[in-house]
Amino acid sequence: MTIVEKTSRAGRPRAVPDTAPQLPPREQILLAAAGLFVEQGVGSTSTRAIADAVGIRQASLYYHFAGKDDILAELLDRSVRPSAELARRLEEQAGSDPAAAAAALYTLAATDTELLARAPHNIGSLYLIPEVRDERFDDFRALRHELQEIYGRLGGKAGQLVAGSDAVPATVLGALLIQVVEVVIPLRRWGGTSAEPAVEIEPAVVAEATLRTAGLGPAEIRAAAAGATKLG
Amino acid sequence: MTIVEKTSRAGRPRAVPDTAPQLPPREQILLAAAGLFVEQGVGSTSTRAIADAVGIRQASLYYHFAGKDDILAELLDRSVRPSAELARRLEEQAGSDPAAAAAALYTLAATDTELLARAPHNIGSLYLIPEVRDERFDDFRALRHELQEIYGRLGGKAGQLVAGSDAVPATVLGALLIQVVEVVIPLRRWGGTSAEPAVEIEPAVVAEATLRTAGLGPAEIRAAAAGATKLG
DNA sequence: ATTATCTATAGATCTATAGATAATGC
DNA sequence: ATTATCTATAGATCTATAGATAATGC
Repeated sequence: MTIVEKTSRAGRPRAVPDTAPQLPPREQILLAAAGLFVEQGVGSTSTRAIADAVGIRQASLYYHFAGKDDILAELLDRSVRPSAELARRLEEQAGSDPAAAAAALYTLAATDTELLARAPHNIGSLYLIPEVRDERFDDFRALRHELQEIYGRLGGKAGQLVAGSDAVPATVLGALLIQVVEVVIPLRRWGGTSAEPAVEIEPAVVAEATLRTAGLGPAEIRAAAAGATKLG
Repeated sequence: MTIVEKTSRAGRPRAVPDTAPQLPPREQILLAAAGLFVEQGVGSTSTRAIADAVGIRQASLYYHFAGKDDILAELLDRSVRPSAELARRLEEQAGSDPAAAAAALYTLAATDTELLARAPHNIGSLYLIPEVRDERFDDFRALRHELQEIYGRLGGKAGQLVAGSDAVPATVLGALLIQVVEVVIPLRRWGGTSAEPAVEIEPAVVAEATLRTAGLGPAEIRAAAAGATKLG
């Protein structure tokens, strides 16, 4: 007995046949919208453009989402939540030991780099668009703020490994470290352009840069990298 | 004899009296558009919204600009050109001496931080919006790419001051260093929110972080900071 | 019966042009 | 005469709702 792929669904069939019937319509919409939002911007992407990309009529979008903002809110949430949850776990595990904090920061930076590098359509770049200032995205911003604070606290603790490197205020340190990790976003965005070959992004390279920015020297960074592998 | 402020201009008077007659209309438009683009996004900002913010009729915009893109192109160019020109001068002055490159990188990072921090309406955040992918902004992107390459080359040369710190490929290094400097953009964007007081941005703090990211140690950074003051 | 689409469309924009008008400049 | 606005508007969207339709599920 063979398992038959279930492709047809309840509901009136699409006017244009579904080219990706294995994905639920909601996922198809999220994916298509992500691509358009990242390429052209949210404000310049019409609901019609999203629907066209999915292969449904414009009005059918409203069966799944209340509108563009609703789609954006879900995309933002999905992209930051895994990082925020990992960060919480790592901080808890690290406790107050500076060496453990350095290892945790290394792991967090490397994992986030990979998540950002692999996410469909460079979704991380949506963090940066003006539209997310709107209060409709308060939840997303709160989660991202928490992630940034954890970067800052881990960086601060790790910095205790080296003498007198507390020149950077805690609030700024978090912003600085997350900024280093997010270098993958512009690298992915511009990597594919023209003659320039796509840049290979090494999570270890980014993690090391993050610890350097936090003030650690080569010896501390080697130790953190070694400690990080044990957390995996 | 007293000098009388010249406020009235040729042309039909505005329906709503000009509140900033000392600025040419073109400048008024650029300023108003910058604020709206940064707050709401380019695609979500209509020509009517810009005109309303300026205090003119929507159609009057077209006397000064061909459309929204034309306004955006000028804003982008203005924000990156001073940095790019400074970077060229500094690189030329530094030549091939690693210590001079470190001082030049310090100066460039500190000055860019200040430019980004002072620019009206956090205009630097426009670098990051999806809209600039469009080929209409090729000129801007070329200039910014040049700036990034200079960051990379200066960072690479400065890195020769420390043993075996060439782990970061040249292409990635430029992106990484410019990314550190641009931490001012999110800090300005979110600084003013809610309870959080606006974060004070110290150019020296950002410049030091940039050199750390490039692999320099505390001693080299102190020397670079000392050398940098002489370039001013 | 429920689900996921469809068609049709009202009403609200939004962009960009045509042509008029009211200042200043010479 | 030149300049910088204005009014008016055509034509092209764009969003979101109402109601019909054609599947599957029970």
